[in-house]
Amino acid sequence: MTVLTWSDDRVEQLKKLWESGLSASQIAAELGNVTRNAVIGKVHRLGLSGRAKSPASAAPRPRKARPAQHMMRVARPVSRGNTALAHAFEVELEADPIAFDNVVPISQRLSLLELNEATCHWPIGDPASAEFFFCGGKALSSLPYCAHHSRIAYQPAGDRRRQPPKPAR
DNA sequence: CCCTGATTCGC
DNA sequence: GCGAATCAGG
Repeated sequence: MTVLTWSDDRVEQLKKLWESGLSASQIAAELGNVTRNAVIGKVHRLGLSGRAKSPASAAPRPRKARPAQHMMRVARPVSRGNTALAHAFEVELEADPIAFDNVVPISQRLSLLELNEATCHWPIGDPASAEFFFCGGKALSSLPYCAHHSRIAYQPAGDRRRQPPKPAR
């Protein structure tokens, strides 16, 4: 049942994952049966190429000059990732507890028992602390995290990296 | 060298 | 329309 075309289903998933910030190769692995090139190609055809793109990619090509492409930089929080686990390995930075996670609205914060499939499971803070809570944001379908934390959670795709067949041409 | 996205172009 | 090949940058 190999699908040769992009079903609405897969396109939808593609959009969701792409907009959540996953890399093309990650999305490709997620969807299966497609290469990252296919994903990128589709993304462009859909016209949702630019998000917080890396300025690097916008480069002058010798083949066909491309007009201006505005580079945008997105400010990154100094602290990223699972701060809960971070505490286990490094001394707390009391001077700088300000991370993106602290921006999670209090009204949205959830305890363990309040989590469900529709809420973001991203742990925030020290699990041993009373301050500990889960993000609780709106989880992406089929993912345990909100768009922001999916981006972080899926960051390392160290394995499952496909090697494109490169004989000769 | 690993990765990233962007673009081109034959199919 | 599709995506491999290629490119260019981090």
